[in-house]
Amino acid sequence: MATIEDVAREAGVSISTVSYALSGKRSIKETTRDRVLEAAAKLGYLPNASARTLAANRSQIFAVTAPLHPDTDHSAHMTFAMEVTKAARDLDYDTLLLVHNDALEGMKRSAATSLADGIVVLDVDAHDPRATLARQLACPVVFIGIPDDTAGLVCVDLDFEAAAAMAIDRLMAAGRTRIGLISHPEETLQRESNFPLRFLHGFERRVAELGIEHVEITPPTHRGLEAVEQLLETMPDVDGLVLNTNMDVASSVTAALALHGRSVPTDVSVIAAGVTFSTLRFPVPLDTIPLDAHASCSAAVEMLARMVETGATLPETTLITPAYNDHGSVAPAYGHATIQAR
Amino acid sequence: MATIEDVAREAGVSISTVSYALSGKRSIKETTRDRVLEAAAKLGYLPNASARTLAANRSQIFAVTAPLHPDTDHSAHMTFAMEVTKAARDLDYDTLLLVHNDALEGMKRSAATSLADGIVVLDVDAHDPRATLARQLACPVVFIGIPDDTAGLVCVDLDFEAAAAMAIDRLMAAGRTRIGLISHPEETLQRESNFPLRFLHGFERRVAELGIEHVEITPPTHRGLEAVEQLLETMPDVDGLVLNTNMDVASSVTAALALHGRSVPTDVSVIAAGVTFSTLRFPVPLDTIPLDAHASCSAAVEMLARMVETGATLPETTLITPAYNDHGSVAPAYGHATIQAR
DNA sequence: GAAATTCTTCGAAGCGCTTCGACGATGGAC
DNA sequence: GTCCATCGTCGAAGCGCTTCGAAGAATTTC
Repeated sequence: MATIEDVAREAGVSISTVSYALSGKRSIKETTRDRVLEAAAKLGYLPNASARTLAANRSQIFAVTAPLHPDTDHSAHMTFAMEVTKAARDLDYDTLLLVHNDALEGMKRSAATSLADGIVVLDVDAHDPRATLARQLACPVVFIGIPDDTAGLVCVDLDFEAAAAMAIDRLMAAGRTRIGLISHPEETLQRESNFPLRFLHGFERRVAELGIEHVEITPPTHRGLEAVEQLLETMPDVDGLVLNTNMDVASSVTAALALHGRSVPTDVSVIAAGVTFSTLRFPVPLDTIPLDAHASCSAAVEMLARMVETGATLPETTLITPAYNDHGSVAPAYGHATIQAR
Repeated sequence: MATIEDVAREAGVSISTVSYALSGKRSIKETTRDRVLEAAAKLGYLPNASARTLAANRSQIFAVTAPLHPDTDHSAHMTFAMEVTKAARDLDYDTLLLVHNDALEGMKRSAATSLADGIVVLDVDAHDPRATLARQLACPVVFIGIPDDTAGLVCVDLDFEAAAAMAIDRLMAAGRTRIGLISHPEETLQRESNFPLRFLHGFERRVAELGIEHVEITPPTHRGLEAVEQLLETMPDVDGLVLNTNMDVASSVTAALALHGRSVPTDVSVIAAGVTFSTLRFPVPLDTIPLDAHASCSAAVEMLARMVETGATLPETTLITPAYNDHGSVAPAYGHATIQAR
């Protein structure tokens, strides 16, 4: 491992000149800089991480706490962890993985030892103990997800309320006026993250604003068939359906509707909103308003970097504007002229 | 952040005494040590990571390269990453996550900057470029998985050949003498990791040793039904079946057999071997010889720590002895007295 | 009781880097 | 030609820790 001293000797300059030439923090004559760069390249020099950290008081490392509950969706989880890591690399940070049973300890440790410059919190619960800890830590923390009490925290998440409204507006635009919502089971609603509730509120507010006929189903289980049957019982003439469910439910909804003589998108138009999975491999792909890991993670990491580098104090909550992916599961109602030009 | 100097002052001793009292690398009078420990606890002292790293030339960090191919099983992947992290924490190491497009660069960087003390390589391909790189790096590297050329590397994996033999022996012990193997599709066999091939070899060797009637199916697709049909065509009277497949195939095999009038375990006894998934939620749970992430990762991390700490040179390949999980999918053949006492 | 050991503790030298202050050189202003 | 700014570079002081060598105290040995 070449050191900065080797580079200085090779280039015939002092150590500090090498440092400034490489960091650009002071102006160095161009010919000198070139000589330094050349020497560094020749020796394959990379600055020692700990020495740099010690001197600059910055580790270029973010810690990521990714708890793994028994019912965690590993796939979604991995996606978020990876997206955080990628986004961090883009800003020249590495990511340290903190596992569940070590989450609190890990956060304290990485902050107290200056191991990490900042912390990203994934899979946030309504009453997340990591929120309490974050308030005490001197180290910047960003939450991907929103706990009940956001006081003093910095949180990023999809704007679930806007996503719900967007789903309704799309169905409306297609002339769908009797709209159903299949949400998460009651138990999921209570426990954990509050995003299903935020989605629900958004849905209710929008239907109220527009005065739309609607019905909400919070099925007893994670099974699509039962949810659909419950829906059709309550509202037999439903013609628009919003899904804020897991993948199992969403993937079976089309078949369940078919069993009862309804086809997608003609009889019932369907949108899956606030979901992490892709519907492209479904028998009938569904339009989605995705919970986009990339968007959330990039935003969160960028904010964290800003906090670390500028000491900025950021707003408590940042909501990400939802996007719409059209896969053909929404069609104009019979006799309805679509608003959009084709 | 309290420093070691604060602790020294608080305890009324010198800095080096604090260091030795905390590390135990030299004997310190008990009363003095107690005073130091007390002072450290009172101040909530934790040694600064980079200072410690710089001085001791050891970061207590392992890098983990976890590539994410389009066809990667996220779930299995996350499990391995998490298990590595847990095992590392048990030995007082943290883990840095290196993502795919940054794998080679990341390995170089974490080695060259002394960011990491060692590297764990996950999801190893037959011709993995990371193997080539590992040979050039001064930094210890352990592979979880086995590339074609293991020269100069340290690799850990399940003993797939032994797993295949174990499956056959179990079926034999139950009086099953006409044994089928459903393996991975041909294309998977060629590409990627060589474990399906190792499994195949183990299978072939064992059936040859025992002179058993057998048939091997490498289905054209990842579909259970077709594989079973191909199997029954070749060997209509099959009474023992070994699966070295993905979860989709394994979960549908029982139903496919039923379609052709065979029941599990009576007509055909089935074992899923070298698999990462659980069969407990299958309609009929299957006996498994698991590819145990925990076992592989602990072994790998322990070896890596040993290499880092003692500079030991370890054997190229470490094979993990397979274990057997009985879930009732193997039953004695009609008229066959089981060997084991019950 | 002096010499030889052993036990405890301390001081200081780094580890490799960043960064501040300073110094000589260069050039423009007058 | 002198005075000031500016530019380009250097030296040195840390950052907080580990660890080596050594010094003094305590204990043992004969």
